[in-house]
Amino acid sequence: MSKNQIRSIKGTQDILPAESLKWRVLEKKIHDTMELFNYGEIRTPAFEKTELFDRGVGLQTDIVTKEMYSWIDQGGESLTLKPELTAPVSRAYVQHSLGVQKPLTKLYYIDALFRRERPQKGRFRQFHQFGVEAFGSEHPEIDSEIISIAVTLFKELGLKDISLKLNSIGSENCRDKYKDELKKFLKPYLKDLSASSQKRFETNPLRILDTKSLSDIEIIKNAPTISNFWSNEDKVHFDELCELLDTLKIKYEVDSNLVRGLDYYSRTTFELISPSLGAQNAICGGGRYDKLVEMIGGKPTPGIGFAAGIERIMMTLKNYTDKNSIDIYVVGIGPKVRQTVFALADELRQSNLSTECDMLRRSIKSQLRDANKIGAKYAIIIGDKEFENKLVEVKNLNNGEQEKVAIKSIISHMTSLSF
RNA sequence: GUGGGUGUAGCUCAACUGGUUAGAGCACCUGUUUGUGGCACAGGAGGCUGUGGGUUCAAGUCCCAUCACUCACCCCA
Repeated sequence: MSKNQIRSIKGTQDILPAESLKWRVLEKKIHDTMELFNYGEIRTPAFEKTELFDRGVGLQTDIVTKEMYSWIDQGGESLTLKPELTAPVSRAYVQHSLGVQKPLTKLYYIDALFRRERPQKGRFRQFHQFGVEAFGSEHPEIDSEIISIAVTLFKELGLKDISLKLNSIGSENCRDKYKDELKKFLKPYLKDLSASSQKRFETNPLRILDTKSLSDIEIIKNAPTISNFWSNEDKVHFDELCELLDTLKIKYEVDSNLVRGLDYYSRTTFELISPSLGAQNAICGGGRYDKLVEMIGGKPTPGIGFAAGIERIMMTLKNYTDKNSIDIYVVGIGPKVRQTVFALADELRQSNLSTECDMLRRSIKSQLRDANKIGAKYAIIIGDKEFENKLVEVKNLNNGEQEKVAIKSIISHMTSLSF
């Protein structure tokens, strides 16, 4: 490694051809699934006004306080590379008045996001999410559809050992009441809590429920449960959602400690967990955000969605071993036939046959070796002899059989073969 | 931001307690067949041992720093 070599930014990665094939398989599955559920794809800009995230995600969240790539542009405006997509998608929903055209708007995206965190397994500074957002319904039917999409997709992908955790953090005012009660309960234990939980006691007490400290977990066991603070409507909403999931035969585990980190969540929260991912085992997380649209200046509109980490999904998928193969390799021998080789390769491609030929002026042997290596099914060999006689050699590289074909009928001959 | 682990060829890894010219497999290139791939065999190319200091007669090996990668914490997908 030379010392003046320029390397990629920490936490970013190049997706090389061997790997990108796998990405395309996944992306296609996603597009197909979303078509089944009748969601439209949305693509938003890579950067937004910083204010969108301040208001949408929440000023005291980790994302906004320490993870955003922000800068002041030449016009004096603070801009930010998007660290999540619910806020930008909601912004687009409001900006284009999508809610006016339809009572229910169903959107999805596959996109790159940026967060300045220390990379580790399943965590990157530029990473990708597949996400779904539905605006306009507060009813549990849409909650169950959203969850069903995630479950369906992961089933499609053949992922096993994925478990669904479900909770409701209630609507806003009951959550405030719960927060107070939780703090009241925790106060006597405050000095026994882990350092990070002590900090969260002030900033975001709900997150203490999510702690990994074993001693904290002991204390929390006896803490009040949020379900006791639900309003009657919250309870009905949650119960109906559970019934719908039962109808769809979707298995879930109610986890009253499942609290999502971003400010905009209310009521339903859920997470899909894969045990094979190490510490970052959440493959998909989502929930309801009934206040978000008005927080960013739209008319009050309920919404729900999820985001799934593409890289994390990718890690749980088996590697695809299919090496890409091509149909034909045109082998040329000597300088006289170079133009013929190029013209023929071009015609074959126009006939929709994937074709390769030598660019390095290599020997016939090297060219055939290369043809074999890249998995060509046929080789067409043209040398001086063939050039003179207007006959080319067509070699089947699977069985080694070789035949002479008149050059003027080579295209129709090749297109008639089965690949 | 904090802590642990690891840095030797493109990749995966060797090199006994410091000791001559740092090796192997895979991959790559060329030949064995001067116009025919795979298999086999033969050969070749490819390294400032991450970088910079230090200890020593002698450092890939020990010490310090630094950078990178990696795992974990915080938090999240």
